Amino acid sequence: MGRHSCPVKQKLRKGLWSPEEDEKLLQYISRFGVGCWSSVPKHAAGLQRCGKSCRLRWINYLRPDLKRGTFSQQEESIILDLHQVLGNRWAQIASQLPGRTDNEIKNFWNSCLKKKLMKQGIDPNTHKPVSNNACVHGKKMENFEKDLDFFSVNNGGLMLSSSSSMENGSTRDAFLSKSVCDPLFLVEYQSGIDPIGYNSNLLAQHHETNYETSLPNLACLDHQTADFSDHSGSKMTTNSFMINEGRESSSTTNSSNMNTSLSAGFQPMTFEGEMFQLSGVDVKSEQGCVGQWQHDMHDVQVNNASDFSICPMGSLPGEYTDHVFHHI
DNA sequence: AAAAACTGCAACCGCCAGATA
DNA sequence: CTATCTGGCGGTTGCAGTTTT
Repeated sequence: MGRHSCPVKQKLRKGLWSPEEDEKLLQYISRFGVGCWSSVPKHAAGLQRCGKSCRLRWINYLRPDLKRGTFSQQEESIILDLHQVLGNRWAQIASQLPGRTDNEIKNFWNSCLKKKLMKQGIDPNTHKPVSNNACVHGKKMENFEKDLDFFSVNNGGLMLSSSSSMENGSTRDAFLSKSVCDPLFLVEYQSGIDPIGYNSNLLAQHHETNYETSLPNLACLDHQTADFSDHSGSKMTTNSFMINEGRESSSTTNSSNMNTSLSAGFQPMTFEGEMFQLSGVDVKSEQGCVGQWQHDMHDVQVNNASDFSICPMGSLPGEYTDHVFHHI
């Protein structure tokens, strides 16, 4: 029995919630707000449910911002992409899909997407063709990091890009395998969580309007180190960065979740299109705007930039300074 | 028409980590 | 430092509705 099981002192109901119970919980929440679930049974008159059950009911059903209904094609592909990187981290996946709960996504995955992939001969755990799985496991973490040439941010989802050292697919395999198996994988995807349980990052916001122009979730690369290479595959050892998570500054909108700046000490460099597929993003240094990513743009040259930020297009220089890339 | 099998989904269980006493 | 509480998470279960036999 887990420590967190519902207490049995009081006779508490289990099973499906009745409309009356929903009403009582809603009344409680409208009066006391969300939080301190353990006190709900005390304060919500006549509601004989444990706090944990109340929390779940609120998050999965009563919350006003839930979308419900069938998943769109777009949502489906987001889930597939994210699952490829994150594995069964449903809460983190849900944080990228506004209005969807982890439970909902988990159910959708287990009842639908998993079968779909298997039908296509793809292993739902590795996202690889079923016959190709054997070599993946057992590759050491150090090797991944060594071999990991760069990340690609594509449609808001983290992807590995192909490069010379990935030609045989081993690094990618290892990466994907690791992401599924290791709960402390080097990429932390989530950038922030709002008080009602999921974040309000840019992907979420732009998703509703124009997915193609959403900013990459660079915040997800926080506290991690990665080696980058140029497009030809030769290693650019001077271009390794520590990418730190930023915090939303009070003067900016939610989009500051995505602010990123790179700090001193690296050579002028080119970000290849396959590395970051960004759009609607300005690249600013202290000198002002030094570049701009547009949809399908392949190269952005950043010259003499000792410090620059990746910001929403049209924002002011220096407005976004939250995320700092440290050259190692 | 009835029983069996299947499916989707809401809810529960047990573990973990962080906060607090 | 330890014990306890609490929120959060992923895995699993069980029920109700639907489809198939």
